[in-house]
Formats: sequence, structure tokens, C-alpha cells
Amino acid sequence: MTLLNAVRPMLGPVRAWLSLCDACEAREQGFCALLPPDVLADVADAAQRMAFAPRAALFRQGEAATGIFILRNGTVRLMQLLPDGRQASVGFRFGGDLLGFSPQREHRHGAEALDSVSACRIGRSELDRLFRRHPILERTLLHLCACELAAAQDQLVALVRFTAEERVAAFLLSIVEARECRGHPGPIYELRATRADVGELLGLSLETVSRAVSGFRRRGWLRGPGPQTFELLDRDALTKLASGNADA
Amino acid sequence: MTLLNAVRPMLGPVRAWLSLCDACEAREQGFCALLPPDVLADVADAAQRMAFAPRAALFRQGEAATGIFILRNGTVRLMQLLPDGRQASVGFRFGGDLLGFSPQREHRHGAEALDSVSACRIGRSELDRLFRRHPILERTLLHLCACELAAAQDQLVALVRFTAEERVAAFLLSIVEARECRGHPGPIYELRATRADVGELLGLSLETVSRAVSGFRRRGWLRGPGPQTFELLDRDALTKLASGNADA
DNA sequence: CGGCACTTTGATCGTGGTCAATAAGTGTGG
DNA sequence: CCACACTTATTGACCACGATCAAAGTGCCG
Repeated sequence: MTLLNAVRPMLGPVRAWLSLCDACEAREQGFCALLPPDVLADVADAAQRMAFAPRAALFRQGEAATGIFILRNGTVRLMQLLPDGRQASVGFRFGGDLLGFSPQREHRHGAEALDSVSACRIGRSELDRLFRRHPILERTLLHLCACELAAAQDQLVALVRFTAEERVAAFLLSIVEARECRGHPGPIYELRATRADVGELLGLSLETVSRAVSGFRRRGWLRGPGPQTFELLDRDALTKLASGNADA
Repeated sequence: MTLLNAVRPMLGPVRAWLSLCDACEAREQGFCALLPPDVLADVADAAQRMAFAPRAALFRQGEAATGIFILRNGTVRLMQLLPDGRQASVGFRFGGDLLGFSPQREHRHGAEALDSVSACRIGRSELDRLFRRHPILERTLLHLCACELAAAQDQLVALVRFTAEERVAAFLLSIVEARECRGHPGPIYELRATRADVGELLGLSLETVSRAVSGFRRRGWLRGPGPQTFELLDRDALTKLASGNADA
């Protein structure tokens, strides 16, 4: 067994702004700029296009991890189911992100499409071949994994110490920043997740999420035609709330 | 700038069972078994021994990240301070673990000794040299980073959906498992953290942690001469509580 | 128009936080 | 060896944030 084989199966779902297709808006962002053209071409050759309807599962928790997915468009929710039926979201992923690396033979999380999702799938054997052929992919994964880790640890702190409103503010800002990173300028943003989805990410009930958003709207920090569409009117106020500055 | 330099600074504190000294009990465990002897020797040469008293800081949040630490003995708490004074623990680290890789130029977390800690420090320039000389270290870090990520995501789920007692049960079991992984057989375990330290990791007040432990003792799942010393009497009961099996 | 899924808002409840008092260790100096 | 101060743990009483239960309200698609 190569060390690569020892390492790769340990990886959990990993976030990337890796884009494999010309149509992907994130083409110029982040990760794919680091990949040499020949590597990118090889990766694209190995990839197989797939489409998923809203609420369809890209893969399920416990399923054999037979490949990875690179999102082209749409929003995906990574979630974990507890034995007694409770469930939690681990995070959201967007166009350009990479997911489905499983630490074990089985997926640790399920991945559910929140809207219409198109993705590229790369099977395990093709992936092994790519890794052998392009060792730089290993470095790239280390980069992604480190980003994931930092994000997860930030979220740990938020869950441990933030109030309900602080968590919702931090979440909204993270959505906006994710969109901006991927070239979506704003000022109006689409939230594909329902209040329940958000609650499961933040450890809140859907009603509490709704109340927090209503509160922001009432204070004039936010507006939008529908509940899933919003425009930030006072980003500073939200940022202050989301940065753990309760007394400021 | 090499890709290595692009990647390494992104890494957050990384856990390892990397042992650099003969005296370390974890010598045979996990990571160091993967490192060839010549790499291990080079790493040991670059390391500088340091000792820290209880509650001393190995490094502080916001400080320049001038090197990494490999714990030889003792327990360390990684913590993050919010602008308004609230603080949260990101995790505990034990003998054999590696910490201090900073995603930026500055440490994202502080590291505080919970008991008497001895550690090896490797400066940034020595580290760069080691990385250039032994590319295998990069793979090793990927492995560690992936383990860290999986652990952080598990903790996310626990914080989002577990009740106070479930979190404390999960924490106690994780301490026991960490000790066992490192060759400590039990059945009596030392908890170096105070109730407040545990609370800051689990998002609970110190009183709630105390009540949970008292509850376990009352039910006969736990006993111990002092509050920081405990023996598991009914590990199955704790495991059931800690695995999200509320109705079982 | 009806049916459905999602959201909003209100009323009430409960887990866990906060405040407070006591107890149990732990280390220091007389 | 004890007295004292100090830290940590435990337990109780009360309170608040957010969960739960319930009922409209809204928008969408057939």
C-alpha cells in the first residue's frame, strides 16, 4: 500500500473552488488557478457529468465511497444522521467545491442537493490514476483540507459561544462571502436553504432562525422580496454581531 | 513561492501521534511508525526541548507563528478568545500531538498548558528545510489534517444536536480513548482540565458539566477519588448516551 | 381554485445559564 | 501540625434563551 492510499481514504468531504468546466463561474477563483492546464485537462477527462434534482442525494451517509464529486452549479448540504433520527448539517457547499472524499470506505456524511445541482463525478479508480500521475493533486488536497479545518474550527467557536442571532448573522455573511468569492457580485443573494436547513447547521430550531431574520429586517439590516432572497442594507451591523463583539 | 509554502501556512493546529523522543509512551502508536527512521532523526535534530508550567501559554492567539510544537508529555488546551472576552476551547491535545501550524502568519488559537507540559519546538526555517528535504512530511500532514477535520466535524454534530449530558459523556469517552490510543491502559484516568475548561469545549457552563458528572456518578456509571480522577464502571451506558441514541 | 411546502408569529415550556452558598481539596507559612 | 487563603467542585434557587406547540399567512404549482 502506498502512503497515498493510506492518506486519501482518510479525507473527509473537502471544499475546493476547483472548476472543471468552462461554464463554471468560479473558473478564475482559487484552486483551479493553481492546477497546471495539463492536470486540469486530465481531471476533466476522467470526470462524468451528472445532474440532481432538488432534495436528491448525491450520496448517502454509510454508502460505499466510490468516487468524489466536483460541484459545477447549485448548492449542496452535507448532513449527518444520528441513530435516533436527529440530524445535523455539517456545512453547505457551492459551485466549484469538491466533496465526497470519505475517511473510511463509507461516506461519513450524506450530501443532499438543495436546488438543481450539476456535478462532475470521478470514480475511485480514475482518481487513483490521477493521483499517481499528478502528485501535485496531493498538495492541492492538503491545501483544501487545511481550509476546511479552519472553517470547521471557526464554526465550533460559533456554536460554543454565539447566541442565536449571532449565529444567523454569521451564517448570512458567510453565504454572501461564498457567493462573492465565486464571482457573484450581489447586492441581492439567493438563499437556497430553508429555515429548517439553516437551523440544522446552526443548532437552532427553524422558528428561531425565522425570528432572527425577522429581527434583522425590522432593524433595517436586511430586506428582500421573498424569504429566500435578501439584500444586506447594513453589513457593518451584521458583521459586528457576527464577530463576537457583544459589548460593542 | 513554492507550493509547499502556499500550503503549509494554511494549516491549523494539527494532531498527530508523532513522537520524537524515546521516552514518549506513544512511540509505537500511529504516525511515527509511518516516518522512516532517517526522517525521524532529522526532525529530532531540528527540535528544541521546552517545558511549560500549568496554565502557561505555549503560544498566544494573534502571536506570530514562528514554529510548531510536538507535545512530549502533558495536556494542552487550544482556545480562541472573542473580542468581548468570551472564550471557547477548540480542543485538547496530548503527548505525541503536533500543534502550532498557523493558517496565517499569526496563530489562530492560543495554546495553554493544563498541567506540566514538555514539548519539542521546531522553528519555521528548520521546518522549511525539513519539508524540502523530506517530501513525505507533506503526505503525513495531509493525513493528520484529514484526521483533525473528521474530529472537528464530529464535534460540530455533537454541539448542534447533543444535550448537555450527551456532550459530557462523549467528552469523557474521548478522553479515555485518547489515553488508550497512547498506551495508557486504565482503568483509572486523570482529567487534567477543570470543569470550566470542559465547559468551554462543550459549550456548557461549569455548573452544568459538574451536574452531568454527578449524575453519572449517581447512576453508578462512574466513580473516582477526586473530581479529576475517574473510573468508568458502565462504559456501555456512557457510549449509548454519547452516540445519539436517545430512544435506545 | 385547491393543495402543499415554507414562513411567520404567538404562547408556553424546559434545558441549561446565572447567581449564590457551601464543601472539598491544595499549598503556604506559622 | 494546624490555620489560612485560594482554587475548584458541588448543589440549590431562580431565570432566560431558545425549543416546542399551535395557528395563520404566503407563495407556488398542478
